[in-house]
Amino acid sequence: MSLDAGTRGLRERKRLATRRSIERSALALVAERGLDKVTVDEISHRADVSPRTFFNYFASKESALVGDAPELLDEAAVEEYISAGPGESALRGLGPLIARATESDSGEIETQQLRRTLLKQYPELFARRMFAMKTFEEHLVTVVEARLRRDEPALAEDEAALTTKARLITLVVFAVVRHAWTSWNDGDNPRLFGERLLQSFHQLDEIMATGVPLHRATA
Amino acid sequence: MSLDAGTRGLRERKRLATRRSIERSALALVAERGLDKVTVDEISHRADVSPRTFFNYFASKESALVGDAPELLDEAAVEEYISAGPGESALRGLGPLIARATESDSGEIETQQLRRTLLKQYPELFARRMFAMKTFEEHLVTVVEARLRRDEPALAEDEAALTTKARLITLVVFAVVRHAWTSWNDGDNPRLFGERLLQSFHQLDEIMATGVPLHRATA
DNA sequence: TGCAAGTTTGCACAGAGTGCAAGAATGTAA
DNA sequence: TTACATTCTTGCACTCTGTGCAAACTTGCA
Repeated sequence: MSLDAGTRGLRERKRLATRRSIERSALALVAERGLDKVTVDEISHRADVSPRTFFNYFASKESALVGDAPELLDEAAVEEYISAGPGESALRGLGPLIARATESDSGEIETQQLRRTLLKQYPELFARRMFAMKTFEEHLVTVVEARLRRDEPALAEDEAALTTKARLITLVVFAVVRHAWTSWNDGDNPRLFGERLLQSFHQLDEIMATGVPLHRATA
Repeated sequence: MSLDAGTRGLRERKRLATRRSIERSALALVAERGLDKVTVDEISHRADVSPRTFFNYFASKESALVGDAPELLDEAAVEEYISAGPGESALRGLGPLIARATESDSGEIETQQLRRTLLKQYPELFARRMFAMKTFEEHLVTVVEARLRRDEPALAEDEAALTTKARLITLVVFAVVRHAWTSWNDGDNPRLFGERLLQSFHQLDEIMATGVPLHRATA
């Protein structure tokens, strides 16, 4: 509960309020006028802080718009995933895990919605967001590694091979997340992102199931 | 043959030379001193052009570093892919197609190598590069759509579903390409990128083949 | 030779982003 | 309440990025 706006001292509450205020101002202005018709000065003015303060909170105009990287995963869910056993594929198991992680999205709803619209509208922002996911991505790789170490003891002896495999799984999962995200944003179907995500995972299964080349699982 | 430096007028040759010179200067300086210890002024000076001219060629310091988006795909190879028939999966078929496309990388070898080093060193640049792939990505989606239209007439009647599927395939393929690229760059195995790419495709098959859920191809 | 079209450059300017130090607000403990 | 430490805000000066414009220069072509 690190973002609980009721707890902690006045300082912390004010800081959060300022941050939110800047975010809101930035999003609103860009929605009104377009990304490059808005200056940091204007954003700061609307948020009632000095331009210098803006840069105390955000490194750039863009980072005020894209928001933070997603929260880390739920400890318990991660444990469950790691010890699920080799019966379920390491890739598919990530579907529910991530779906659950996205339920607990922080911040104000209106802000989130505006952000989504802008991410769709400005690919540059989307790219930035992807970049912000880097840390999350790396974290996920280590989680997958842990899982594989359990499922495939033989593989675990070759550190490099283990990491390579974990990286491939992670990258593919991110591709699926990205697919689900844009599909969901394009008004496709379900209300909850988690549901759409599972759909995309299922679609991937279908795609990979056609024309499977003959080969056996090698150790 | 649009970049053939022997043909065309003096104008065109000079323009290409200047562009290359700026690229080389930028890469060399950043390699020496680090990304943010280098200014456009310095790059321009080393390349013997005015700073203003720098911006006639590149929109930013970064774009001089990351290089152009990859060439479009070979027409013939695309045709072959599209009409390969439903026997081979639309996803796997993209492996050889892209592998072939990467063989014909433009520019000087030394420049390419330096670029790779820097892309590895600076994730921001890598993100930019990914963003530059956007056009290529979109092109690929339409190619996959064409293929699916042939393979699955039933699906072709639902434009939205067709696009959704094509996008998922494309995104996953890009994930595989990214995986192959970094693996290759980390000194892993083969000399040719194309070879490494096929390895990654194969690894994906293995991953997806474990714990396959029961389901049938639905129309 | 001379004109059209394309290229380079300098100049002026707006905006992004940072270091620094003064001053305001908050936390804390007597 | 007071006094003192910590943290936050702000203004200021400065460097760097990126763009519009017009003058000067180069190349293409008849």
